[in-house]
Amino acid sequence: MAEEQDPGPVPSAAEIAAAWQRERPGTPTASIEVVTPIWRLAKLFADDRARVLRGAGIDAATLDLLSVVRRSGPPYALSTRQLAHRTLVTAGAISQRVARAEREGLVRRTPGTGRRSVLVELTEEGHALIERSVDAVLGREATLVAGLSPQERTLLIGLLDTLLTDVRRRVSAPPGPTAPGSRTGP
Amino acid sequence: MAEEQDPGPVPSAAEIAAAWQRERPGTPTASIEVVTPIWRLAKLFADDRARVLRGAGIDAATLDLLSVVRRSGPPYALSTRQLAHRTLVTAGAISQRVARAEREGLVRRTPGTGRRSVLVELTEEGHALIERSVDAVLGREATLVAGLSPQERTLLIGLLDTLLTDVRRRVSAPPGPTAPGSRTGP
DNA sequence: GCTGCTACGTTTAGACCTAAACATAGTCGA
DNA sequence: TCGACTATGTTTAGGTCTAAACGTAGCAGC
Repeated sequence: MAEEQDPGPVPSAAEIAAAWQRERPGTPTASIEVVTPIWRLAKLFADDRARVLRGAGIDAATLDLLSVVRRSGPPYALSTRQLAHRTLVTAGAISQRVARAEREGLVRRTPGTGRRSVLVELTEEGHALIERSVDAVLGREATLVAGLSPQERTLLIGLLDTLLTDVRRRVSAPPGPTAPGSRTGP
Repeated sequence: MAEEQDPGPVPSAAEIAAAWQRERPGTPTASIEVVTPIWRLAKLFADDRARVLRGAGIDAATLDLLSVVRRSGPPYALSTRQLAHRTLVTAGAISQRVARAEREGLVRRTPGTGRRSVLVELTEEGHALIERSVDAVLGREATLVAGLSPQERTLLIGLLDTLLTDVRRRVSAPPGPTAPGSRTGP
């Protein structure tokens, strides 16, 4: 072996807050222990999902697209606008996602009835692919969160819901999509 | 006005799970109500932070970089390897982030003492910028999570920590960085 | 019938990231 | 000392996203 290898564990949220207090007493670190674990969990879930999907021949963006259409029920068709709204990305991103999925034969664009809107609808192949993928992804995620007891689970869901409602209300700016990537926080 | 405007609220995690059960009875939806709010909160926090930082003339990636170095304490210098480890991104991303920050005069690359490693250290200007930005970002985030009572806050932090530890243990694959973007889930 | 107005979808430019290929430099054993 | 190996950091290719500019298409008032 060469030399200094293991950089040790990634500092916990509590350690990050403590470091700021040590370096800059008075820094408002109250939010760190809430926000940081949420980011890290989101990243762990996203990374793990990407790994699971890689084997299934589909990526997370396409899974999102097909999922939303599939669970909207028959006739398995939504407008671009609805897709953008429900997947929390911009209309431009949807346009590109649909183009990719269309190129792979997973969806079909049809003119919306009487409107100028465009309906995105599942092809036979797209329907089959999402049917195959959903159970794999959700089953895997179920095992990831299986460590929580039923009580803990219920409690956590309630608290997350409270926080989500609250943050949504306080974020004045349009809830549209903005920042990419994952962050580790200050 | 033209026509159909408001596409309604984004479906809640509970509604998404219910939709799957309606469309595909037996789908393992147990994880949705835990994972989805975590992703949405992460996205809300990231978007809001991006907006706050836009006014401060710095982006989230650079804030991450400067923050990690700043809170490591004197002499405010870390190796590329440590930076990659602590910010949860690849070494290539760090290389690019450092290059950008260096171009803006916020950091300086110096050869590590006796090692072949490269130390990234804050310049006067970088130090001043992070000093100005941290309070703004953390202060803003403190108000976002201020809706939780002290009891709720403590409870939530504990549950998130439990879940994080648990998920980390179950994710067998290397915890390295992989998936970009934010997802809304199946 | 025109003329603005608004909503919607697509296209383009630019930003950032991952993965993988490279380039280097210490380390260790024969 | 030589050579394989390992750790580090940088570069490059490719991908996805946002933001903003465009292009249309219905609608409303005159």
